[in-house]
This record gives sequence, structure tokens and C-alpha cells, in this order.
Amino acid sequence: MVSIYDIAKAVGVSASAVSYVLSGRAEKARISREKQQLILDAAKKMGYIPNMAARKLSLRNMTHLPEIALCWSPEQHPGFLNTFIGMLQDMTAAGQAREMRFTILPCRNGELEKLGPVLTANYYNGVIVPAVSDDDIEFLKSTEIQAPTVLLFGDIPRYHLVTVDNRRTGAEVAEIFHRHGHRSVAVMQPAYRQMSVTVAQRNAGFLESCEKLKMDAVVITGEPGGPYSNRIEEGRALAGKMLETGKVPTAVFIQHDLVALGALDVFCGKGIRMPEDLEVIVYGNNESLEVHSPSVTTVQYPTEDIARECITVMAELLDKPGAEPVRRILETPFVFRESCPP
Amino acid sequence: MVSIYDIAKAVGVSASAVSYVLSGRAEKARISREKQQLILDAAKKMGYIPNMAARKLSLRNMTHLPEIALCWSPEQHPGFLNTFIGMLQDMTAAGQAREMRFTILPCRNGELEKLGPVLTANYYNGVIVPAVSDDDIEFLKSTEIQAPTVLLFGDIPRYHLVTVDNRRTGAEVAEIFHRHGHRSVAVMQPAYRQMSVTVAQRNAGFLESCEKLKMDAVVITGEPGGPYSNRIEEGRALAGKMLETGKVPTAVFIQHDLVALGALDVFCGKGIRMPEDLEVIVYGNNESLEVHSPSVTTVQYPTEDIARECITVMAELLDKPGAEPVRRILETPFVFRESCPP
DNA sequence: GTGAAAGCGCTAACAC
DNA sequence: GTGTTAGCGCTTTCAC
Repeated sequence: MVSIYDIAKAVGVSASAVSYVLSGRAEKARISREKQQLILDAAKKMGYIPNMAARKLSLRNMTHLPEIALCWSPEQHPGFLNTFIGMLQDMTAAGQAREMRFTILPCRNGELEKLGPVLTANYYNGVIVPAVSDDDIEFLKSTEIQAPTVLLFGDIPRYHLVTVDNRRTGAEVAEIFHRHGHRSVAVMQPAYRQMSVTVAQRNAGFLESCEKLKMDAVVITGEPGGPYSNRIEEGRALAGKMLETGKVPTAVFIQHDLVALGALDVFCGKGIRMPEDLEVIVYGNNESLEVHSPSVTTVQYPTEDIARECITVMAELLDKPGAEPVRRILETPFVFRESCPP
Repeated sequence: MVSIYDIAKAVGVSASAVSYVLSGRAEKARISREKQQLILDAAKKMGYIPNMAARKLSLRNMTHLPEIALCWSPEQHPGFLNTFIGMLQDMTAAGQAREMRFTILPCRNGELEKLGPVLTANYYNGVIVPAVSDDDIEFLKSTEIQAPTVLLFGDIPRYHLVTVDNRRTGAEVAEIFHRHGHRSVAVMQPAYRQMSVTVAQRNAGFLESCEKLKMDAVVITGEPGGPYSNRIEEGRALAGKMLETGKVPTAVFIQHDLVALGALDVFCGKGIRMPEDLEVIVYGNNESLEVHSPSVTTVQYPTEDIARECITVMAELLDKPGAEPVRRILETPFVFRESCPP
């Protein structure tokens, strides 16, 4: 890394001159025009990038805020990040949580391991991690993160946890279908490069309950790398697959909102009436499920609650570190609509 | 701010002992159990929060990445943040952009001013700002940000800009309506706490073209603080408002995807046929507009292109600072569907 | 106009 | 086991 000293040496001036020029306060020290240009050119040529850690450290007037790493995969729940930022803004504005700075560490599902060095280097005052796949959980288990760490999924005793009970959600959907007299049901889910543990848990909960309740259940899954350009297309394909099943189920639990939009489109196109011919429950928050015709019964991942809880827990942990690991299991509300009345 | 020295003094040990204990390397220095506990307790009681700037500075083995501030308002395009992170991940993985760290500075529309101190303190190697309201633009104009700064909206000559031509989009919609023989049209937009400049620009472009083309145009807008629980409800209300208009327009440009979902729901409910009775073009990316019945013609905010360009520009700026301000105006593609065929 | 030097809070090598 | 000390890269005061 090139520092102001390197530049100073190259140009033949002192480090402070470089500092003045590069932080735009040249006139304050009345550095000569030519010298300024020399320094600027050298900095550019040498690829100088100011070291913010050093800058912050020496800027004593500014209070330093805790820095939290938010590991994030774009494959996650797409609206969560936005909700999270909104909640942070609201809570700090209302004085409900101390101020913090969130830095996003992008990371694909299953590739949390790549963040290993950053996470273990104690670079952040806190860490928020969605442990989305088995590999991620494995990695976290084998890694000792010093900073207070809040998991969004994946239960590891020594870390804090803010999550929902996916298995129970799956089971509840099965119970509703059973109560409605269905004998043959299905669960539909898109393909994941690395199986998402949350999907797998809901799936397992659903299938277990089906077995207990003596309902036939088929699993309809996309193929990783299948010929779908997006989740809606995948939903269309999966709906086709479901309708080709020998005994077409009379109720289906669709685990992804966009997949649902595609599948519903196919169902409607084939004249399948919902809920009369087919009851549908969707796991997802996409607002359009509300205005769809028929309107769609959903189970919601409670993004706002999760975000609020996450921020609260993190804020508390910063103030009293070393607290006993917290486990907050939040409610996943059912919103009953036409596609599957209560 | 309490430092390890404060703790050391309070407990009566050396700072290095405190450092060892608090960063979990107590056994490495073989600090006695009791002393560890003493230090831990004191840190907790005194509300110690490690200063990450100091930590990073002294951890010499780790390379420091440029830190970019991403000012963000949750009222923005909701999926953009996610797209942005995905794009960042993809581009750095593919070696198309140097690695960077993005820190999110939450900030409501029109309240950019509150970030003034952070932005002008040279705390970040780069800044990305959506200047969404007139107040924001005013603030940016009057502020001198040293770090390379990329605007997502709002044209300020000394900063870089990656954006779309909203005025032209509005004009193009009007031209399409005119070509289709409409004489009476409408533009519909939700309420904003602070008027969004992008909405205002599309609005202006639309109205100007309407005037030029001699079409009657009404503006249907939500009231700030109106009785809508969400954008879909607001769309329903606005649709009602539109239908009460003396001369109901035969084509409408809806500036928000969720508002559109609400409005379309009302139109469908009233038996209004699209496109026969009413042509609809929506500004928005919500996927459900594709599967809506009728499917909806949209103009898309090109999130992926914007994100890619933004990252590219920022990466280049880091390597050669002081470059001439860049202006990248990206295309907003029309996707023609049933609600308004080409 | 310019450079030397102190110090921001922390880590880690080293001496005791 | 524990304390001393030398930086990390930068800003800023102060002497020249």
C-alpha cells in the first residue's frame, strides 16, 4: 500500500505537505501551485488510496461509531436489506437503538467461508450472518468469531439467533390442508445452487406432518441449472410438472413468491379454480399476491420484526458484551385469502 | 470514548494485558483467570467498544480495502440495494472491478443534509448518493465532498452521474399514447413526503409532450399523509379518483408499480377492459406486472445497468482520482405487453 | 511556505 | 505472567 510518505519521498516534500494537498486543504498551508500538481500527479501515478483507518484514528473530533458487518447474499429474501435499512433509520431516529454503521460483506449462499479472514480478524464490532446452507453452518461452527454475532438462520449455541420456526411453518401448512380434507398434496420449491436450510426445514416440517396425517405428498423441485430464465418461469415449469403427476394434488404449498406467480399463471390458464380445484398457500411477501385474482393465502417471513429484533439484539450486545446467547424465534403470520380460506 | 488504557488504569494492569484479554487471546499471554475476569468486568461496566480504526491500523498483515459510503433511503427503489450487492459480488468475483467495501448510510429522502458531517469529513474513499429531492440537490450543491462522488440522480457538474433520462421517458410515454390516438390521458403518482425529482421529471416530460401533442392530461396524485396503509391501497384510491374525473381518460401512465397493482385491481373490478377501454403503462420493475392479467406494459428503471455502471465508475475513480466528471445516461427499456401494445 | 514531531487507540514483539 | 515499547498511516500544531 502506498502511503503519503511514499509520495512525499517520490516528490521530495514532507508528508504533511502531501497530506494537505491530498485532503484538499492545500491553500490552508499555502502550498505552491507547482508542488500541488507534482503531488497530485505522483499520487495518481502511484495509485494512492487513502487509508481510512488511519484517517479516522487521527481525526479525533469525530466520535467513532460501532461498525457492524452484515454478510449478505443477493439470493436471500430480496426486500430484506431495504427493510433492514429502513428499520435502522427509524429506530436510531427514535432513539430506540444506538447508532451503528453497517458494512455489507457480499457473499453467496454457501460461500460464507470466503469471509473467514475478515470475520475472524476482529475487523468489526459486530456481525450479522444469515447461515443459509449447510456449508455455511459448518463453517460457522468451526470458526471462532470474537465480535458479537447474530445469526439469522442456523442454530449454533454460542452465537445469538433471531429467526423463525421454519419446520413448524411447514407443519402448520400441512395441518391446514389436512383440516380441509385433502388427501393428496404437494410442496413446490425452486432450485438452489446450495440447498437453502430454511426451505429444507419447511419442507421437512411439511412432509413429516403429511406422513403423520396420512396425506400423500409429492415434492416438486426445480433442477439447479435448469432451463428457467427467472423464478417466474421456473414456477411455470414446475406447475407443468405438477399437473403431469399421475394423481394431481388438490392442495399445494409453494415456497417462493415468484415461483408462485408463475405457477398460478399456469393454473389459471388451465382453468383450474382456486380454491375449489386446488388450494394454494405461498411462503412469501410479494405484495402482488394480495391483489392477485384469486387473492393468495400467504405465510410471511416477518422481515420487519426480524430486522427490528436483530438491531435491538446487536445494540444490546454492543453495550454489554459477553451476554448469554439470545434466541428469538419470531412468529410467521398466516394471511388467509381466497386461494385457501381459513 | 473509553480506551484500553482507561480499562488498564481502572483495573491496575497494562494496556497490552487488556488488549490480549479483550480480543480473546488471553491464553496466548497466559493472563491469570482472575485478571481476565477483572478486565472483562471493567470493560463491560465502562461500556468499552473497541475502536476499529485503531485495530485495523495496527493489524498490518491485512490489506485495507477502499471504503465507499452508499447513502440510502428505504423509500428508494426497493430492489436496488439487493441488485447492487449482487452486481458487486459478481463483478469482483469476475475481476471486473477492484474489491471495495460498502457502508450504508441510511438517510431519508430530503434529509441528505444530516449526513453532511460524515460526508465532508473525508471518512470514505468514495461516496454514492441518490439525490432524490430538491433539498438533497441543494445540499450537495452547497457541499464540497472531497472523495470521488457518484450521483444516481440530480445533475451537479462537479460530481459524477449515473442515471436515466426521466424527462425523456415521460415524453416517450406521451408520444406512444398520442400515436395510439388518445386525446385524453392521465399520469398517476403516489404521494412523497418530499417530492421525488425523478417522478417530477417524468411527470414534466409527460405533460410537456401532452401539451405539444394537444392531448388533455390530468395529474392524479396521492396526498402526503393520505389515508392509505400502503402503496397498493393508495393505488386503489387514486384509481377511484381517476374514475370520478368528468372525462375519464383513455390512457394512463402510472409512476409506481405497487400503485399500479392497486389501480389495476380497481379497473379490473369495474369491468374496464385493457387496452380496449384504457391503455396502461407503468413505470416499475415489479415482476408481477408480467404475469398480471392483462399483462402490463412497463418502463423499467434499469437497476442492473445502473449498479454495474456505478461500480465501474467508482472503481475507476479510485484508481485515477481527479478525472473529469463522468455522465452516464442509461437506457430505460420499454417492455410492451397487453395493457398497451406497441 | 514547509518540515519535524506528537499523538489518535490498538497490536505484538520482546524484555523481564 | 506481565509491562514496555515500537509502530500502523494519517492530521495538525508549531517552529523555522
